[in-house]
Amino acid sequence: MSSFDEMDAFEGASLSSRAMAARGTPYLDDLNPAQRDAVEALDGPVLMLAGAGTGKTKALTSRIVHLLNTGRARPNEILSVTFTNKAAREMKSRVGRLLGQQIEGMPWLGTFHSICVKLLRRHAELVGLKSNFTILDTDDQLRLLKQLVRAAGIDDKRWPARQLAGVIDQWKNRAWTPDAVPVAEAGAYNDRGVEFYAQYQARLKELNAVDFGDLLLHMVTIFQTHDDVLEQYRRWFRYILVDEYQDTNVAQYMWLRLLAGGHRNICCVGDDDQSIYGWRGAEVGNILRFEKDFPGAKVVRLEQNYRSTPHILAAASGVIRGNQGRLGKELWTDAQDGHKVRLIGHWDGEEEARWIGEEIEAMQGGTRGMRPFGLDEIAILVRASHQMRAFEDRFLTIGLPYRVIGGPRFYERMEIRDAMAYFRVVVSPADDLAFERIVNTPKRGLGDKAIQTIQRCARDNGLTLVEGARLAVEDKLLSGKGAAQLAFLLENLTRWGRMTGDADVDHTELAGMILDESGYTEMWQNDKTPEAPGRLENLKELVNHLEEFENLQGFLEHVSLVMDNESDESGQKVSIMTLHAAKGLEFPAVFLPGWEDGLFPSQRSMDESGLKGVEEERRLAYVGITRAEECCTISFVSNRRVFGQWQSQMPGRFVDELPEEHVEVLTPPGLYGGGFGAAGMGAVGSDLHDRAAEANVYNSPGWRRLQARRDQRPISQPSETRNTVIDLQAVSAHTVGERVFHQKFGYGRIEAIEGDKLEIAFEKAGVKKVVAKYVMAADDIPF
DNA sequence: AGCCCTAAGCTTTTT
DNA sequence: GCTTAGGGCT
Repeated sequence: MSSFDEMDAFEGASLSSRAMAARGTPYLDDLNPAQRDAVEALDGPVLMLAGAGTGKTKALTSRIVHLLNTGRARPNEILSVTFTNKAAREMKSRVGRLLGQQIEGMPWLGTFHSICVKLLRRHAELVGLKSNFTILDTDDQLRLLKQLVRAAGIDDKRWPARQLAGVIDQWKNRAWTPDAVPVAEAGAYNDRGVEFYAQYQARLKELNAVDFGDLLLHMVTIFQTHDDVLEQYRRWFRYILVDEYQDTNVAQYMWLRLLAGGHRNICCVGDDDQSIYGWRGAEVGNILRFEKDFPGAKVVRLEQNYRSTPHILAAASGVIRGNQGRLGKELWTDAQDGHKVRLIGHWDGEEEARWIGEEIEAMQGGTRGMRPFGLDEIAILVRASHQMRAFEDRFLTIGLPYRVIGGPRFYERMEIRDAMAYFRVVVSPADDLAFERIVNTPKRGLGDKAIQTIQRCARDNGLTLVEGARLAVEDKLLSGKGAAQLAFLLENLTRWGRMTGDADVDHTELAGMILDESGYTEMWQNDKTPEAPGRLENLKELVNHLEEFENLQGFLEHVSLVMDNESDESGQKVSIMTLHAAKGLEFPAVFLPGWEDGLFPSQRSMDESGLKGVEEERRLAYVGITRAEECCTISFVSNRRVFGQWQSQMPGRFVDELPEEHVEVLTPPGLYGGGFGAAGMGAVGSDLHDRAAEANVYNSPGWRRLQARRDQRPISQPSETRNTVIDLQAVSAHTVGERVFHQKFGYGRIEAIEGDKLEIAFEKAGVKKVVAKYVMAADDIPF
């Protein structure tokens, strides 16, 4: 199947290198000396240290074009790896633009994982798999592990499968197969980690499945044990380029080193100061030791920044200077002037959100000597996603348009995974995990007992679950409604399976048919929860996506790796996202809220990884500041609710590390004239760099008394908005059926009340869940 | 088999 | 404080 189509890429070069060489090199004139240096050093190992905003992608894509242009390689002989599909897409389109033509043949420009899938499908048998193996996502992985753990009679309450999954992941990140896990790790998961790891791998092989980590691990194993295969690819991939090298884990690093081992034509681009994925196995060490691994490597530093103003760069540099063991880079810019980084403290998270909301509204018209900013030029970058809610709540009330970037991905949604499971079982009836997922979805009267019977039946006879289920039906091991429905499902599965091979049946139609005839669509149509319409919408979208693929198999192969959540909603909106999600992006104005000890830097990071953890957090701070082009506003609060408990917060250490001369301390207008806030603000305004003084304020008896009082009832700062809302709420407790008004969604009728959340059918905006205090009875509207 | 209640947990996230 | 998963109950 398609694994062989893919290999065509090896054969036909779609672009004649001679034709390319005939053209000039205008793309080189566009580069600064450092970039040009990096682009022109085509042979041998090159490490490109590219600071934030220094034109890294430009250099990388120019390098590809230069390789083609000088005739050193054909498009299909260049291996370029990225971490995300988005980055891969971006590179592809930029290479195309530089060449001035669409290139069909850059088959090896992609993510580590997508490239490994291609390779592994070709060589699957070398690790005991068939080339049509399925790729499990983390959910499948977890369910599988849970089964193993329970089968071993282990209390999965005390030893959560989740923890085991984490351990195995880390081992795979380090390219350790079960027999290669070092003795020092033997204590993992109650001394039985290695044992379960081995079992898990065996089970995956039985299922003809791999998890994400396996894609890399298996390829490393194959390269290590089959010289002929490795040699073949060393010849094919004449030049290797790696983006975001600081994010590679050990397995990826070994994979690269094996492939580059012959010709050593490898160019790694990265920034040690932007390594923020250590917690999921990335090794900054990989970039720090590049010169040792590739002696004679040329190291090029891109330090001229085209993004930010001098103050912003200086602030970022000031913070990152606190890290040990950097490769050392100092960003500079030709840009003049600009605003200092702004720093402001607030009473609590809500106050912070309110201030930022007001500031954004003011910024649209131009404020504090700055130019007007459009909403889509503004981003709020948070450390942890739970910080987002305060902003969403606030922006919803004041009607400020925003978009949240990140969040649950399309293919992680329940309905999408269910639908995919149906497709999986139809395409490969041996997919036990998928069958398990859908056998009783929608409800077919098959409970735990029935499923156990099927499993026993399958295991005892060495059958797959589908076959086992069929046997169980034939042998009348199941009774009543469940048995009849199961028989019907099995019949359907067989029928649909036949249709996948039928050229007359369009696969898009087939997909729709599967969802309809299985009763899955109906299940959501009958569902009265407010999410149901959205889920049906998603299912429709899924089926639409199918059109882009040849058949169901093709779709399933790609979807787990490639389908992402690009929301195409456009328009003027403020972006809200995590700092991690912001890497690689830039915005004219950036807000960085929540710079408090324990939140940012995160307590857990410091507890688990000590100094290393703090350093990674510091890099995150660096990433955050360097996202800003013109205006960067950092804030922290005195009080924050952490897991429901009110806690007094100290400004995080990175606040102190901001170089004073590049910072302007703002005081929110009209607040803190006195009262509780004044203590906190005093510390901020006057003694920013004197932690002792701050500590005194926060530890004073008065402060602690205040804390004690606040624990009973959080004190709200008086504010006009809030008073209005509270008053209205006092006079109108809501009732179902009541006609109400919401500032953003307009008029609607209350459908249901759940605690302080109301489900409202709005006349224009549809059914939404809204917090009660943002809604007023239509009759009470004061105008 | 389905509903309700309690308990635990709880960054960051790609593939 | 909020969500979610699993156990226990009907």
